Amino acid sequence: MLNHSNQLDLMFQALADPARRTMVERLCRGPASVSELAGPLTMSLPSVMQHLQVLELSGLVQSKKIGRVRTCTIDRRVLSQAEQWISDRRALWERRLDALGEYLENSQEPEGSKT
Amino acid sequence: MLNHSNQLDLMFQALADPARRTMVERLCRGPASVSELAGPLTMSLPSVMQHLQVLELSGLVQSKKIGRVRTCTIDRRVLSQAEQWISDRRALWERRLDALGEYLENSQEPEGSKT
DNA sequence: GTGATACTTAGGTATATGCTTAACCATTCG
DNA sequence: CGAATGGTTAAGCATATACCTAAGTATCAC
Repeated sequence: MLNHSNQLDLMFQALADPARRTMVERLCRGPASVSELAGPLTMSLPSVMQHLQVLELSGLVQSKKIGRVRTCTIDRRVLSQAEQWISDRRALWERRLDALGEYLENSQEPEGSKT
Repeated sequence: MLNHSNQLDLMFQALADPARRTMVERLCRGPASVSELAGPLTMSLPSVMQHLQVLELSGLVQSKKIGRVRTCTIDRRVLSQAEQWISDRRALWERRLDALGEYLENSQEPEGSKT
């Protein structure tokens, strides 16, 4: 991947890491500071910061610094986009697969749907 | 990421690349050969093969070689897992956000939910 | 069997990612 | 003010990813 063209790229990339998913799961239960996010993770604070940046770049997470403390929250709208993309595709190929009747299992002719 | 622990990692990782999403979108419209998948992509065939391997490792795509032609299909069950993960989290924080009433906008106390 | 087709493997390079430690900055407490 | 707390920046390293070209293998069509 040379550059991340769109938000879908950034979001799926963000969700592809277990540490970041742990952070997301934590944030689903309410806002948290950077230290709180770092708590369950076995890595240094700077690493957590980097993951946080990835999450923020993807739009999944927002944060705001008040005094010494940076409080992070999640933005459900962005995740909905990912859900929507998946949902769209799934609907599409479920219809298709239904029509084909488990193509790989039974057949060798790619034109099966046309008959 | 040192190793991809679980399937969720592999799947989100697989979906994080635009070329691979293009391949997935194509496969949603029915089975395709490697060459057909490569068609719309501006890259060499070996690169397409690598992307295909990533997709297969994630479980999203299956393929079967018949004669000279490898025919690829998609497995909706795996994508459903991703959808489920997102759906679960979204539901969770939507309830939460609703209760908090846009935390960041109005408040500075992380214990807001306890009052 | 010769050549074309469809993929596959090998090898190599460039960039991205994930992590670390050390040092730094800003806010709060005494 | 000076120390503690919470976060941030900088620099560097190891591995992973994404891409390529060149050369190979296995059908299939003569």
